[in-house]
Amino acid sequence: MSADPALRREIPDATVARLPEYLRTLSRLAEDGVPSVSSEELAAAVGVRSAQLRKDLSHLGSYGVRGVGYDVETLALEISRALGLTEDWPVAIVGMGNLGHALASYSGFVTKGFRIVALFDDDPALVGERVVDIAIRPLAELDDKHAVDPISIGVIATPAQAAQAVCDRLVGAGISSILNFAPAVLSVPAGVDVRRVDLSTELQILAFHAQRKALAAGHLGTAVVS
Amino acid sequence: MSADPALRREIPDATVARLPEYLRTLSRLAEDGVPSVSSEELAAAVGVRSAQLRKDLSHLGSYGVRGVGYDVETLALEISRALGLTEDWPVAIVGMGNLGHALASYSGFVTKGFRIVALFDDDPALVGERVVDIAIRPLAELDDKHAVDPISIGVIATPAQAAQAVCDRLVGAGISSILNFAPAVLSVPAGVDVRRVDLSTELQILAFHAQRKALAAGHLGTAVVS
DNA sequence: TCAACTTTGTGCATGGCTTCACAAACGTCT
DNA sequence: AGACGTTTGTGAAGCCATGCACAAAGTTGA
Repeated sequence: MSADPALRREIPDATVARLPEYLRTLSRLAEDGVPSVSSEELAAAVGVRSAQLRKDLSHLGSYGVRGVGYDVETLALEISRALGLTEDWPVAIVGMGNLGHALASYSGFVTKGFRIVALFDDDPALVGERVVDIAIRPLAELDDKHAVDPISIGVIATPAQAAQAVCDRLVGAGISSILNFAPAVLSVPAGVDVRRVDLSTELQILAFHAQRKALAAGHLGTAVVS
Repeated sequence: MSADPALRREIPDATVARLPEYLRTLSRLAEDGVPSVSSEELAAAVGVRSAQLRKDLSHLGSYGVRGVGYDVETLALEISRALGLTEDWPVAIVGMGNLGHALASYSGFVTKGFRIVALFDDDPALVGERVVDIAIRPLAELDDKHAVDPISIGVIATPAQAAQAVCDRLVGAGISSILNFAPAVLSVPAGVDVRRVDLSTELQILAFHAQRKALAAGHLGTAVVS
C-alpha cells in the first residue's frame, strides 16, 4: 500500500480548512524553538478541541508519539506536504485597483509556497505600472503562452460586473484554481475550484449576531409582549 | 407569541452564512425590475439546491406564495431585517496600511447598513491623512468617548503581531463584533464575535485541491504501485 | 364553481462532522 | 525488567446540515 495516507485517503474538507491554522501555529512554535507539543497544547493555541485536532491529524497519518506529543518540525513538514506547499504555486492577480494593489503587496504571499508571477488590468492608466517589481499587463496577454509563465492560481480582484468574464478567461487559459474577491457568484465547469472571500458577507454575518445580542440584552420589545 | 420568527427562533449558522448571498441576488433582480422569483430560479442564480433555499427561508418565516414564488422586494426586505441591515452599523478600521486603505475605499461598505466612522493607526506617517473623507487617528483616541462616535464593528487590518493588542483595545472600548484580517488567532471574552478573513488560508486550501487534481490527472506514481 | 397545474413549506432519511471515552503505545523511574 | 503516568489514535455516539418527496395551498382558465 501507499506510504502516504495523505494521498491515499480522502481528507475531509473541514479538516483541510483547519490545516493552515495548525501549520501557522506550528511555524510560530518552531521559530520560538519549541521542540514538541501535545495535542492539548496545540489545540488550545489554535482554539479547537484536542480530540478534533487529533482526528484531523490522523487523516494525514500517524506522526505523534504516545506519551509525548508531536515533533513540531516534523508535523509542520507533513502538513505542508499534505497541503501541497512543498511545491511552488505561481499566482496571477487580475484587477489592480485598491484591493489588487494591497493583495500584491501582501507579505503572506512570499512566505511559503506562493509566488506572484503576473498582474493584469485592462485600465490603460494602470498598465505598465510596476508593483512588487512586476509590470501590470493587459488581460489579453493571458492567452499568449509565450508572454506569460505558467499560472496555477488566479486571483480575481475586479468589480463584480467584470468577474465572470475574467473568470472565463482564466479558465480558458487552463487555470483551475480561482480565488474570487468580487461579490459575485461565478459559474465554472466541473473540475475548477472557486473560493470566494467577501467582505460584505462577513460584515452582514457580524451584523446578524450583533443584532441578536442587542435584542437579547436590552429591549426585547416586540418579542416579550406576546 | 412574537410576530417575527426571525427573532423568536434560532437561525442555523449555515443559513445565516447564505442569507447575504440570497440578498445580493435579490437586490440585483429588484434592480432589473423582476417582480417575483420561484425558489428554483433563485437557487439556480445563487448556486444552491432549491430545497435548501426554501428551508433556509422557512427559518425567517413564511414569505412565499404557493404556486407563484416569492415577491422579490418583500423577500429582500425580510432578509435585510433578519440580518439586521435595517439599522446602521458604525464601523471602525484599525491599521491603515495597504489593506486598510483598500478596505476603507471599498464600495461594499457604503451600500447598505454599514458606515465607516473612524480610522485608526499609530504610525505617525499615517496619522492625519484623510481617506474617504475621514482622518486617520492614533489608536489611543479609541478610549476617548468624547472624541469618537459609537462603534459597533471593529475591523483589524494590522500585522499579525499587533492584532491581539488591538483586539483587546477594541473589546475594552465595548466593541463586541470584530472582523480580523490579520493571520492570527484572537482570544476574546465570551460574548464577543470574531470572524477571520485570511488570504493565505484560502490560498492553501486551493493549493491542496490543486495538488489533488494534479496527482489524480497525471503522475499518480506512488499511489497505484500498491 | 371546479378542475388542473404550479410551487411552497416541511417531515423524514441520509451523510458528514464533532465530541466522548478508552485501549494501545510510549517514555520514565526505580 | 517492570510498574506507572502520560498522550495518542480511533471506535462509537450524538448532532447538525443537506437532500428527497409530498401534502397543503395558492393561481389560472373554463
